[in-house]
Amino acid sequence: MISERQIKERENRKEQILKGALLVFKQKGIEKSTMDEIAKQSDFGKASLYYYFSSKEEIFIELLDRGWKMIWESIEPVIHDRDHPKDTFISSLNIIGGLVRGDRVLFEFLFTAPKALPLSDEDKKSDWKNYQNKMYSVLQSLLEDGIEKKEFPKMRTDLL
Amino acid sequence: MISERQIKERENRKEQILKGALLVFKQKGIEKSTMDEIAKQSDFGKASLYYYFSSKEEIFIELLDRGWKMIWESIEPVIHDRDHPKDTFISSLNIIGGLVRGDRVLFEFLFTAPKALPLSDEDKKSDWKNYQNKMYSVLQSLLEDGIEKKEFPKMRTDLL
DNA sequence: TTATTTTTCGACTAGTAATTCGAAAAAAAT
DNA sequence: ATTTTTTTCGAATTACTAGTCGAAAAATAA
Repeated sequence: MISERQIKERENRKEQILKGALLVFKQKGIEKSTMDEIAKQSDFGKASLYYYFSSKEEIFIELLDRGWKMIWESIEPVIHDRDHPKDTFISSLNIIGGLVRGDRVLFEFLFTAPKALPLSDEDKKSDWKNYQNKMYSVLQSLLEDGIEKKEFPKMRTDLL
Repeated sequence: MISERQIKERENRKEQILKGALLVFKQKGIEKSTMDEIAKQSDFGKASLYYYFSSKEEIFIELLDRGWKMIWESIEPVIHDRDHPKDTFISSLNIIGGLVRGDRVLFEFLFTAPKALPLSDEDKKSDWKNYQNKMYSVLQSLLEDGIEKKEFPKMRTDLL
């Protein structure tokens, strides 16, 4: 029997850990983001982290998932306007820019971690990759449409 | 007594190691770029790597130095034309784009490694940082000149 | 050929960090 | 109040990896 409230508290504790992890990342950089540090920062014993996450990797993946999902969901409503590719493209970038300004650390993590982390194969299909890919391919096709319609100068679109 | 040829061979072996390191980076990501892997990939015993480089960091710094130097030298000849900031800016980007297309892995490394690696203080003044800074500041001043001369719309130039 | 120098590398060391264990405190259920 | 379940965590274990050591193979010089 697990009450509704218990579930919510568990979720809170997970978030507390995630927040701590991000804080460590900010202070020490990804290389020095050890479980010991994260534990200290989030006020748990190290072993307790493993009660909520099965591995260090899982912590980082969870951060990536939530972050990229958030990005995607905030450009999603704007991005379907195919009539004015340039405007759509620009406003997408503006939205993202706004988010970035709101929480630089998180975004540095979102853009850094995937390259720095040794991504085990299992997460090739993980949520965050999907959102990331969706975003990139939509942006690219906007560019292509925009060129088609002469709203952009001709250029290569595959360098994103 | 060391012959000219011997020096050249030594240089070749260094390059072989560097190439191996880059290959490992490509296959395993920076986190899993261990000396063991690099040794295997470049066909040396691990200990031999230390005959040519004094540490793992030195290997990566050498890659960064060579890479950024190469970038700088290829935009250098074009970049001094201050009369047409926009054209100069664009052609610089095109040159870089060409290089990137030529060796994506190298460039992913050049742009990723500095953030992912725990760079010891000694290399704060190392070659690659200089080249990188020169490049960024020239590009930025081109942007600013371009705006001055109304060749670009007014925008923030500090987001590079 | 013999001596010297250069190059190679497997095995070891040492340090760090991830993960597990086992017990116990705290909370909830009966 | 007692039992059961959930949560906590310090200490021990395991895993990994940078860097070292010493000997030996290979190349070069004498």
